[in-house]
Amino acid sequence: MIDLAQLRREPDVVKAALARRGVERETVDEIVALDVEHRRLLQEAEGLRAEVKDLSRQVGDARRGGDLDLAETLSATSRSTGEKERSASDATDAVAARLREILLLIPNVPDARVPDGVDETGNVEMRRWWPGIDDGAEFPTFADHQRVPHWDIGLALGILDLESGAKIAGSMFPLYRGGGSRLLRALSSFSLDRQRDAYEEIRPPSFALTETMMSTGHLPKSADDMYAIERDGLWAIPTSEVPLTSLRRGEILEESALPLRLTAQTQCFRREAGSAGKDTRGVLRVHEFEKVELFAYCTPEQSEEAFNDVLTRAEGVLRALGLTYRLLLLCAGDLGTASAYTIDLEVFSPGVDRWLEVSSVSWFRDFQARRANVRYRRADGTTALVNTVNGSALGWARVWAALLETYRQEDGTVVLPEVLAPYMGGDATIR
RNA sequence: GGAGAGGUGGGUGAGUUCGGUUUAAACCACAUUCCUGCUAAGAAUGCGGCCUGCGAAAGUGGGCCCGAGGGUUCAAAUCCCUCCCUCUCCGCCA
Repeated sequence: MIDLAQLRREPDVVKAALARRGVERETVDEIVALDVEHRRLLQEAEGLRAEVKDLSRQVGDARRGGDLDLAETLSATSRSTGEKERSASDATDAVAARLREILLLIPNVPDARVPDGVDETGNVEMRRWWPGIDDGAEFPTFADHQRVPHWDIGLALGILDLESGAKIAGSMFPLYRGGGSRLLRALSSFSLDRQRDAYEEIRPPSFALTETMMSTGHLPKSADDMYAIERDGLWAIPTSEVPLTSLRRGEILEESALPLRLTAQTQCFRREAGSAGKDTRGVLRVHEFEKVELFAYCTPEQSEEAFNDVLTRAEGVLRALGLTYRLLLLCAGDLGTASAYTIDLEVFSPGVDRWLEVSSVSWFRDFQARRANVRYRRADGTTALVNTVNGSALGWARVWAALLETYRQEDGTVVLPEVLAPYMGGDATIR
């Protein structure tokens, strides 16, 4: 949720910033008007409410004093004032509801560093990394045996069984076998262990209440992108960002506890509505995948450092795995609803010959904290909303694909980096 | 899933029988100050959150919050309804 106080202070600045994200100025004007109207009605209702409270007190005094006639007169006055109060309150609530309805659909104000653009074509590539780059190596030229798409490798080695996955749950629900399954398990453990020095490991629920989904900004806007279990009022989480953001929902944290860094590996569920048939071969786009997330609650002052730490760690995993990747600075039009600033990490997949998004590192400023009501107490005793930051390290399905292709040998086997061996029972070769 | 007990401010905990003299007592913890003086004790004061009015600010006025949401009433922590959570026992179960 955007900051209404800021909107009152500098409406033109907010309007201009939101216009870059496609929010019409008239919509913002309506918010301002509703806000003014809401506060006017609120004052009226509260004034009447105060009158009723005062009269009720007098009724009590009169009755104790034995003056029943006076008590009855005061009661009658209070009753009619109460009726006025009720209608004023109803009007106030109606405006508040309308205001909230609009506000929940307004995206975050983009940071000044975010480039203009209406969709992914407006994103800006920041830099690329590949093994040996620090020693002057050129961008890798992948050999023919690496130019085989992962779905062919997976089939040949018997480690990816899309047919069985489809039989069980439908298309885009992959099923991994043997070394393929072992590799996925290894990746999560490998990444989680790397974060132990600064991030607490969490195992959250895979489902969340509507209220929880509201906090991150996934609802009400993206309901169609998520799986719902209507009977129980639950949603399948699309990322562990959802449960982690609500872990301290409604709490006031001590400033000394910040930044509070968390990491979690969860299943992630996405309906991918509207993207059927688009880039869906193999595991390029799936309904269920595993992902390790890095997350931090922090003060505004700490947010830049917290963001950079997440980005550095996400990059660190890709580097440790020896994969080629690039950083994209998302433009205003491609930014997620809740984000003010996002950098995507894309791994290069030699077999598919494409860059695949495997992480999205985002700074939400206080947008999610306002929805989730997560605050902290400053040294001077006042409270303020925290900032939230998160990023994947990493989304495994696509990393899995890039690993198979990058490390495929001429004989068809896959020899993975030695760092994974301890997590795969001592043997990092898939044959 | 069934039965019972319970959810009050940072913590403990009173108030709920019979709605109004409590706009939530008391204690603990915490903060500041004072006294004393040394690894302790005592005293005073303060002690939440959210929304909102006035004010340049310091400040000051109003409203809301006793698990959540409704209802009754001039008036609800207190009465009624629905739901959630915790604990105990039973049932079921990886």
